[in-house]
Amino acid sequence: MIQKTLTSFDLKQIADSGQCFRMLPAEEANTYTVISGPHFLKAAQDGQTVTFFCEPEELPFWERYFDLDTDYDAFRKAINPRDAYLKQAADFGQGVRILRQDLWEMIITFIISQQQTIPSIRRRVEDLSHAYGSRLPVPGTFYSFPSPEQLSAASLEDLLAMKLGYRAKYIKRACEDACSGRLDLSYLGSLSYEDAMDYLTGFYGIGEKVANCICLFGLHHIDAFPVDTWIRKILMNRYAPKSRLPKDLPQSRVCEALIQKHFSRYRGFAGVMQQYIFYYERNAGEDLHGPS
DNA sequence: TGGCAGGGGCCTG
DNA sequence: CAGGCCCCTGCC
Repeated sequence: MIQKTLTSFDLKQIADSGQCFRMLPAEEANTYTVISGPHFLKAAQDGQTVTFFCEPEELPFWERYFDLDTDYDAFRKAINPRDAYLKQAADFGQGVRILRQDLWEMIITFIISQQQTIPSIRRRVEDLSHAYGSRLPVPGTFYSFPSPEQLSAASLEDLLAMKLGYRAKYIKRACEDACSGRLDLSYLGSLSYEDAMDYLTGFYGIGEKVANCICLFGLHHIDAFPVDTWIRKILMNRYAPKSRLPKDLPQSRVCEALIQKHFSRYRGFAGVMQQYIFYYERNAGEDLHGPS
């Protein structure tokens, strides 16, 4: 067990931030279990004191996972003071970090995520881990996320039976591609953000949004800015100057323009801002919202 | 209770 | 660009 004093770090906020789906509350208060690939951690937080229940040799892995070397205060200080909404969102979620998660796990998880709710994504990921992952040698019943080889044991019918719907065929193909080497994870890991986007969107079932999530949470390209239905609504409601909107401009073009206008100043770390907004919108009570 | 809308979208025509 | 898609959940 190792204790550290951390700022801009909140286990609960991270668990509720919608970027990781295998970080769950433990029985003990203020305690969470986290599984990433084959790694397992139990961690507790009391104010700025965070306790890592793991062997010392595992600590570097989790320090990297939680991105502890990055200065999130600096990101928040870079926020445009005239952007009251973003400032409020960042203050609200100042314990959120962009995790360095397992690349393969992120690919499958965000393929699963399309047209699903967050609780539902959790269940699907957990079901896959129990069915095809490895039991972890820790107290309790925990399973690693299945490797490409392990997940390849699932037939299309198996995946359909696990309520993956039309995503089953995408997952099947991703397993085949990863095992054949056509989807080369270490090569993907060597690419720039732009090249990684091109590479990822070339695979079946991976579009721009999913690729951005993989870049942000699996490759730590923190410039990635995933635009989902929530972010799209926020952009339209909070950032679109309604008077100047051409009526027939496609919504995707409007979003592009709004991102360019309001978030290009955060080039290099715009994804952190996206995450503050996403967390705020999903977790702040109505009384904390600004004027609508 | 049943029907409908929508969910951290993507592929096909 | 429009339509369809698997299945679940929340809402009326």
